[in-house]
Amino acid sequence: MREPLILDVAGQAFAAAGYERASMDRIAELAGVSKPMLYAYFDSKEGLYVAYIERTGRDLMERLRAADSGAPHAARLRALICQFLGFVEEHRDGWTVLYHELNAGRPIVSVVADLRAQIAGEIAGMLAVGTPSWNGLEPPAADAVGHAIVGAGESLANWWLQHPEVARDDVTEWFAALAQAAIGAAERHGLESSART
Amino acid sequence: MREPLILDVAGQAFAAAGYERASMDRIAELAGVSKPMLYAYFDSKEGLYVAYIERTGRDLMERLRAADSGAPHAARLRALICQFLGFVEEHRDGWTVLYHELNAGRPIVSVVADLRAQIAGEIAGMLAVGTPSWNGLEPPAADAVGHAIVGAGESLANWWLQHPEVARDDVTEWFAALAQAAIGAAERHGLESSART
Amino acid sequence: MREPLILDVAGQAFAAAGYERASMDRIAELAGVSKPMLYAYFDSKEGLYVAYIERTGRDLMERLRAADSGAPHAARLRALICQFLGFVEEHRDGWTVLYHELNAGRPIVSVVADLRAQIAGEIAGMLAVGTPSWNGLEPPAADAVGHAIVGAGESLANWWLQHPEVARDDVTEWFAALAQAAIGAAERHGLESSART
Amino acid sequence: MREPLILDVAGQAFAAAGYERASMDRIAELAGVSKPMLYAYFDSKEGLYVAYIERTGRDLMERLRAADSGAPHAARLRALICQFLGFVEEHRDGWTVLYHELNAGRPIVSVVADLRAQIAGEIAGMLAVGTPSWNGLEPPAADAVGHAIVGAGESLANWWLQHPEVARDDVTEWFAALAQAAIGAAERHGLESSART
DNA sequence: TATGAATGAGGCTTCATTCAT
DNA sequence: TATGAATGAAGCCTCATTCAT
Repeated sequence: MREPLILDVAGQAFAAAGYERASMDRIAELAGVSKPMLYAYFDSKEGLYVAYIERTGRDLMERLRAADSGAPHAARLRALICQFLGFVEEHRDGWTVLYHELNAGRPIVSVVADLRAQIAGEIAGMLAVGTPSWNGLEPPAADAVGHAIVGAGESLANWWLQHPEVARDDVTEWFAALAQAAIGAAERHGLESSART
Repeated sequence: MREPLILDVAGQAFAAAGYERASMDRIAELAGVSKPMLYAYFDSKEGLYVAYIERTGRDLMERLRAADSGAPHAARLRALICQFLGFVEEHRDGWTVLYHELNAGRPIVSVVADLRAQIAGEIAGMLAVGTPSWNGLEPPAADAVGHAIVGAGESLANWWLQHPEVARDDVTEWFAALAQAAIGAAERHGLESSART
Repeated sequence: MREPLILDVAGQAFAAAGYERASMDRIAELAGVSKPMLYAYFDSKEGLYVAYIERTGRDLMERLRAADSGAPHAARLRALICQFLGFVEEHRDGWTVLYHELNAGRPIVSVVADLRAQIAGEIAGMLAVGTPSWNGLEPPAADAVGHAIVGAGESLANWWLQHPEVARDDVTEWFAALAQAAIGAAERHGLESSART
Repeated sequence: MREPLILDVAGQAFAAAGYERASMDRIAELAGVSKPMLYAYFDSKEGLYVAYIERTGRDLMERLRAADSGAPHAARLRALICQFLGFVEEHRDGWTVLYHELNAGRPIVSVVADLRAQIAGEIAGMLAVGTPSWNGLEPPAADAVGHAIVGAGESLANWWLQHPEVARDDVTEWFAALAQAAIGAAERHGLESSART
């Protein structure tokens, strides 16, 4: 139907102006649809936003899951990062909106509120595969490191969006090295921390 | 006079609801002031917001500068992180608003628009003090790593805000270790990258 | 649609209270329309005002043009004056608003800013038809006399509005005689002035 | 005291922006007085306006009265017009405000509401002195002609304000000739009108 | 189904006016 | 007396949302 088209246009609007400043009038106009149609399909502005966030989140997850099959340690990490960056590159609007929703502090889409934590956990878990002593870290520390790494990745992605001349592979490399080093440091610290306690 | 009070209240509103949803009516009410006072002091909603951002930014910078005096390598890094976390802890609203302004992509306060990049640069520079071969990194990589580290710090700070039971010193430790490790990794990668080229 | 109705009501408001004191709230209420409709149709208060002035000006011009066809000298002058007075009588509000816009010195409708001068010129030109030696007048004098006559006509019209018992034909007569006499006097003076120079 | 100064400044503001748009804040600032002083002296914005109009009207009347002493027919008419134009020239602000107040239709200063009619009557009467058969005109006609002449004078004065290169004596001449001719025409018409009736 | 037309509610801003000193 | 500081009331405008066709 026209749903995907509307969602695309809505994404442009949300990415360009933010949720509050994006206007239903403009979205309807850009989508070539009448406003009542928007409401027929999505119930409300929030409904439209939620639908967009959910579709975008689904796209991201699918992509990550697809890269998660193979197993060879560090290569898998690189694949994940590469897929993430690929998503960011191909869905600039989607990434922009998703990023702001995840970091706004005032989640509009309650369902996706803890998506970030989940991703942090997953990523942390993924990384842990290749680092045997990960479990030595106490839970809060692991959680914290996961969030830090996710934050670093988001920030790096945003930086990359403004430096298109840099190759995706380079960014992938950098981030992989960074993440691995962070893990290592966290482990060492975690052990020390345990030792101290 | 009442300016600081008004700014405090405005900070609460901006932090809780975001710039767009915060209403001058409500801010005036919460501050126990009439709306015209808001305009007498700050000219406009944007003026109020800018004033708040500026005051908050000043507070943060002062704090960081105060910690920047001592010299012994790693200790200085820890001091900076500790001050940053202290600021976040004591100015939750301020940090929230500042963080969103810096990361929203649609800066309202144009003056602060590149503040984040500046901080990224400074922090990268600071970290470089204790890591002699930093200069081996090519500019874009250094820039990217700076942003990644800042993003990690922001993310970690936000995580910490929701885990008050964790001691500030612990978070400081973790982040310091993480940052140092990231620097190290970046250097190694930078050298490889140079070698490859 | 409802545009003409809204314009009528707006005209009443502008005529009764002046541009500044007329409120969009009240106009909407009197027109039986919601405020957003006003803005949908006319964009802004100024837009509404401009639309009203333009419609009114168009009405006046059409009426004058319609009377401008016939040729027999003095009769044509009378016809014009008569049409002008007819317009004033039938569009009291319109005339009131137009008059103030033309004479307020701070024109809101920039397009109509020099309309009065234009009318002054036209009327002077029209009157000149029956008075062969008009060209003896030097430009500034002609201009001045044109303005004076227009002012006399406006003033007379306003006086008439408050004396409805006087027949339109009488006022037409008076003003025609007055105008013709003024022209004659201007010519004589113009000649003298030339002579003197 | 400071009253005259305040009135001067208020006059500038009223002339430049009109009654509604002139702000007490600005008037106080320009006058170098605090706002409460304005209210102490004049009670309200309207009070200030009324005071200014009254002072200005008084100035005009005094000037006209001073020129009204001598008697030699047409010369006296010229003297009056000359004084009027002198007033307009020397009190541009005052004249501007007075003119708008007299012609706004919504008199703010009720006392001065009929001042114009009074002037119209006076002028008509003055002109009648040198024109014996004036009384042949029926009252409404005389009234009308008076208003028309006053309107012509006002309009001419405003025109002159924008053409400072024209000498006051010339404008005086023109207007005197015009007025006299108008009187003559009115008489002839009045007689005919009577004859017809 | 699809939409042109309409609106309730609320936002930002400004002004004449007055306390309290 | 003179004023800095304060405000009630109102204005313009816009938006998400819904009738009525």
